[in-house]
Amino acid sequence: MATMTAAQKKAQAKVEYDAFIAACPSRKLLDRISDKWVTLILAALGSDGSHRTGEHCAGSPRPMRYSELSRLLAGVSQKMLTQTLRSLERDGLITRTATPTVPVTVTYELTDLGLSLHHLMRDLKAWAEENMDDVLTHRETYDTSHP
Amino acid sequence: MATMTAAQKKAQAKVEYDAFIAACPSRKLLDRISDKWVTLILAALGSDGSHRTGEHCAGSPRPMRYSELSRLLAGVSQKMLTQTLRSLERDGLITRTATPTVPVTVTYELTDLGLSLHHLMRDLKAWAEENMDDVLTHRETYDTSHP
DNA sequence: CAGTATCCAGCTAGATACTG
DNA sequence: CAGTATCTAGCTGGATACTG
Repeated sequence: MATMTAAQKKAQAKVEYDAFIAACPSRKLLDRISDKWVTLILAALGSDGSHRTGEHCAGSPRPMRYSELSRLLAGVSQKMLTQTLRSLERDGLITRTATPTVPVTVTYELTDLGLSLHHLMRDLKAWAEENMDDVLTHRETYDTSHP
Repeated sequence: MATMTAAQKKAQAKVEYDAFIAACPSRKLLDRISDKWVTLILAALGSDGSHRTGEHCAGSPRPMRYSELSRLLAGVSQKMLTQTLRSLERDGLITRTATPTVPVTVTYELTDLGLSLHHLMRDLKAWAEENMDDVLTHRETYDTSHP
């Protein structure tokens, strides 16, 4: 058969894609996922509502509603939230489920693929929070010593 | 003494910063590090020249020259490379060393702080490369089923 | 070699208004 | 509730030219 299984394709990927090369599609993918809202949405999905106490609940990601996300990601515009959710859905990282209640209920949930990226994003978000002071200190030092 | 040690500050950070909050400085930091060139530069520093075979050499990051970086990160403009390197230096993630040879030799090297982020970035780049095919397949499916 | 400086096209993302 | 649609200010980043 000419068709390859997903597993076979994936096995090839490791040697074929290199994000250091400008023309490589993985470079575009890296650019996509290197995005503030992607990071925050993926970090949010999979946490429970009280994210401060839910640092280690990544094992069972909970679906979240549109409005929940928009509340949790303070400051996100409707446009960016919807846009980012669409692109994540298109890329197979999350699923969108619309329940025909009145009014309609829409939930977003991580796929397995999304979950694998979720872990990286959570680490990234945690890194930013944990090292904020260090970075701030370095900036002060740099700024005072550079006329 | 009124001054806090860096360790004390860091201990506080865990509870004080939350990137889900728009006004939190860690949100800005997350936005900074969620950048294509930051990801690629940090992924590059710490690898050896033949990055394809150097997947597990993160233990001893090797300094790299400006020209090396610009060659490795195919397609980066001088402006973006310099700009990104400056911001990484300012944030204390890399150090810049100018050796007064003729012509001048400049090397960039990860700091300990930078190294900790390097590991995350390497994983992110690897994720993009490994799951490229999966994502591509999902996109095709999505596009054909969405008129 | 390793930058700096300048210009500008184009994309991003926020604000705003409207809807099934 | 969960979007869609439109407009636009302004920031990003690429191209280009010049330098210690």
